[in-house]
Amino acid sequence: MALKKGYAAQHCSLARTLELVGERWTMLVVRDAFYGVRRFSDFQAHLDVPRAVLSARLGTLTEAGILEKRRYEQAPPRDEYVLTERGRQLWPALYALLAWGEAHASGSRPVRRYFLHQACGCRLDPAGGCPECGLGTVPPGDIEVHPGPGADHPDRQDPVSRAMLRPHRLLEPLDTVPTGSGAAEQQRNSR
Amino acid sequence: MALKKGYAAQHCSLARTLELVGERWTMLVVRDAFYGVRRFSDFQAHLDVPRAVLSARLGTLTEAGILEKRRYEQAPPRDEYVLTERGRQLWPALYALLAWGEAHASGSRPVRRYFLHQACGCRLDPAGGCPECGLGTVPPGDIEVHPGPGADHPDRQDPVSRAMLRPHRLLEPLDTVPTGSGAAEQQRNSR
DNA sequence: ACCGCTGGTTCGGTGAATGAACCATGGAGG
DNA sequence: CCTCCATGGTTCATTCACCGAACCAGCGGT
Repeated sequence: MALKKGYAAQHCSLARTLELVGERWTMLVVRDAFYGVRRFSDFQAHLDVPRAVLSARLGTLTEAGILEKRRYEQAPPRDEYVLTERGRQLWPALYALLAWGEAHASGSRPVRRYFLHQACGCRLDPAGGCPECGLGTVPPGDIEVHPGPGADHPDRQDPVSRAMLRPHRLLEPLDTVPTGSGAAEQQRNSR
Repeated sequence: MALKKGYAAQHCSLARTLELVGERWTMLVVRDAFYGVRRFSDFQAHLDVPRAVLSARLGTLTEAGILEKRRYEQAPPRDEYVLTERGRQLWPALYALLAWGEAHASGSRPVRRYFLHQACGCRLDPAGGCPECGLGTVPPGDIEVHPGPGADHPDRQDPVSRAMLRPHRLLEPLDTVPTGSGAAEQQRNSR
């Protein structure tokens, strides 16, 4: 958001937080990072955000220590952005916003995604805890995302959206190119 | 944020939430509402936000059912904005962002405010629960705000900031004009 | 030599945020 | 009656961030 003057004058933690993650698109980038999106083009395809803005947001988040830019391939230089520990600690805030939206801003639409505690398989409560295990906060690495009734939307047919239709663990890399059984590896190599 | 096109295309609860509360200044307005700020001029004095923007934000929040506009005085018509139940349910998200900022974006500054569970007097844990009572989430009405070491800042000497230096309960109206013991009522009448 | 993919940067146009000024209502004081 | 002040706004010119489209660079494949 870079509130040139307004926020800077505020000495509140919230204001400083919003200076980092309160800008347009930033939280959606972080959300996608939790869902396992890692590459520039995947963020771009899924969020449909102008590339310049995406570039700026990834830069800001990396500078703030929320994402880390890693070269995962040398031959053709390929980079990926992954959440740092600091970034992963944004999960409670992210989940709280998401849960509020589910309860108050969904307009009777069917639920799009379930969040399940991987250990016991039950749905997270609105506070992000596991009612079964008595955990107050389930860490994102122990959460599985499953598609709900409203998951498959006729718009959003890009590979990333389709990859998100399959159940997967938070933070684990999203497999963008899965055709049939076990074809992922072949595909990845053949590109 | 009114993401004209980008967010609208997203069918995610987070995107819809951010359309409401993700705009610049909006979360700070909500935070102040939790702290007990209710009047237009008090929001303006404390946040130092352009009046036009504040007007727009209060309008959006009222329309979204997060705040309610109430006439609290007829004679000279005076209005106040108070959180609705829907607005109060934003507390977990707000606290999570605040706690993250305290942990990761405070740059070794002394803590500005403590949040105490009113029933037992102990500080809230990072998840917004009470470690003593075993409560997963303490509702905002049961939370007391106390000034921390970094509370009194030489800037921000407006009446609202000074009022926030005194311990008070969340959601209860902030007493902006308290001079000495029990003088509040006299002051309010003499204006 | 040419094409395509990834990961960007650059650029002109548009819409939102900003700060300052102005306005309307309704006391209070003289 | 006239003026002053407080509250709660609105209007307006300027500035700034976002937008979409185009362009570019490194590398691989054919």
